[in-house]
Amino acid sequence: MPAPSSTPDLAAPSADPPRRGPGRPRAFDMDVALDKALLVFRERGYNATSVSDLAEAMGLATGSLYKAFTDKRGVFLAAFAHYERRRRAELQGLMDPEPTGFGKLRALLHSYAELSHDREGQRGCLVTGTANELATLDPEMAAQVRATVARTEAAIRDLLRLGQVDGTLSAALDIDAAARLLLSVLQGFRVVGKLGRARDEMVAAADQALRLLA
Amino acid sequence: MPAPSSTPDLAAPSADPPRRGPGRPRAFDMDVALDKALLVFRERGYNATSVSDLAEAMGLATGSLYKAFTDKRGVFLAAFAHYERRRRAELQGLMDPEPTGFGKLRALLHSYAELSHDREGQRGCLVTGTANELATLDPEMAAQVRATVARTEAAIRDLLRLGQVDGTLSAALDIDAAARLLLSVLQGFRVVGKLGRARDEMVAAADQALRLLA
DNA sequence: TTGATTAGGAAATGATCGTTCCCTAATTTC
DNA sequence: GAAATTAGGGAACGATCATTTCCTAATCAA
Repeated sequence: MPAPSSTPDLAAPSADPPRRGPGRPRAFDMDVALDKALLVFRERGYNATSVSDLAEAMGLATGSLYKAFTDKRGVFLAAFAHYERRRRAELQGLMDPEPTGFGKLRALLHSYAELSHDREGQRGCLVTGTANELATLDPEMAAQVRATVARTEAAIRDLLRLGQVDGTLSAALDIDAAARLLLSVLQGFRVVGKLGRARDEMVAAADQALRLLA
Repeated sequence: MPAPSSTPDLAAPSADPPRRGPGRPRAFDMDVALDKALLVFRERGYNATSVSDLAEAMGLATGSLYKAFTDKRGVFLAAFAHYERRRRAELQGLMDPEPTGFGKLRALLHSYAELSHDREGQRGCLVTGTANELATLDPEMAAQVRATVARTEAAIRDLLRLGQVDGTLSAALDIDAAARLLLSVLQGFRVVGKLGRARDEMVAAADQALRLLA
């Protein structure tokens, strides 16, 4: 059981300029290290990942790891923030070029379908996995997941509204209910993808959803 | 419907008559014990559940637990089979009285919505949770989950076909894709329910899905 | 009644876990 | 330069984990 330590402030690796204070400079690239940690956490989940697993994957000694992240939990929280940042940017990049609500929704569903098949699908989603594994065990991590999921749900609502205004999505949709339903579809894709589906299967499911909503 | 599933050997507690062999008879009720184990595994997942957690919840000493189940893994596999048996019977009871494909589908979606809110939702689903936690780590457990999910998916296909025949579901549905989509919705409900949604929210999402499919 | 057999349970075991210690290395500040 | 400060890393520590051992209790077959 994880001790309820407060969130470390280490979650701004790539944002601000590389101002350097006193002391020996960090020898590893934080973004690269978090990418490695991310993979381990996605594949094994939080509890099945040992600090040795992390240290090995990140190329750090355990001592250095604790110096940089205070905790196993600290590594996880940093990796989670890193994952959400990356994923949000990726989705934004896919949806922004689409002018219509339907187009944005298609980009969203297809992106999840693409992440939910074969090897990448089996690697899983850190948000989905954490919701399942830690929602009832770690209130602070649960709050993180809830916030992330709430943002996604709100984005889907915006997108549905846009689609109704531009006429590319059915006017009969109950926005709130449909957004929650679509959120469930996305999370469900990630769960089903964990079991190893083919690309065609997932894309066809996404396309079926799109046909129902147009 | 696939009639006799090939359940593992440890999983026949309540099926056959209580034939008693030699030796001291078991002092605890297997079904009750597995119900308790189930709750712990659903709330904590496999890895975060210790054998002490199980022993305490089931009212057994660790030695007795190992005598009866050989392993922590053995307890889990038995609990998993127990869960699937219970859940399948429950769903059958809800769907059988419904004459139409739409009615059966409504019963299915509503049942998942009812399991995915508030406290019960936070307890989570053993199938969903295991898919997330163990699909990439334990091939045998992964096979169990895959088999369970495949049965559910096949049942959904049957139900969609029935609905198309009796005219209560849209004839435009691609059965395979729609079944996979609905499977994802069910799994997604369980994930979203882990984060603690209200009953109304989940039922409204289910009803929105039903409206799209009619 | 006796022997075989199985269940119940407390205590011990060895491994692994997360974490800390402590020393060395590299940098900024003065 | 020296002092202060931070990073890197290997070894050690206590706790907890899954599992085994060993003894007692209860049943069946004879």
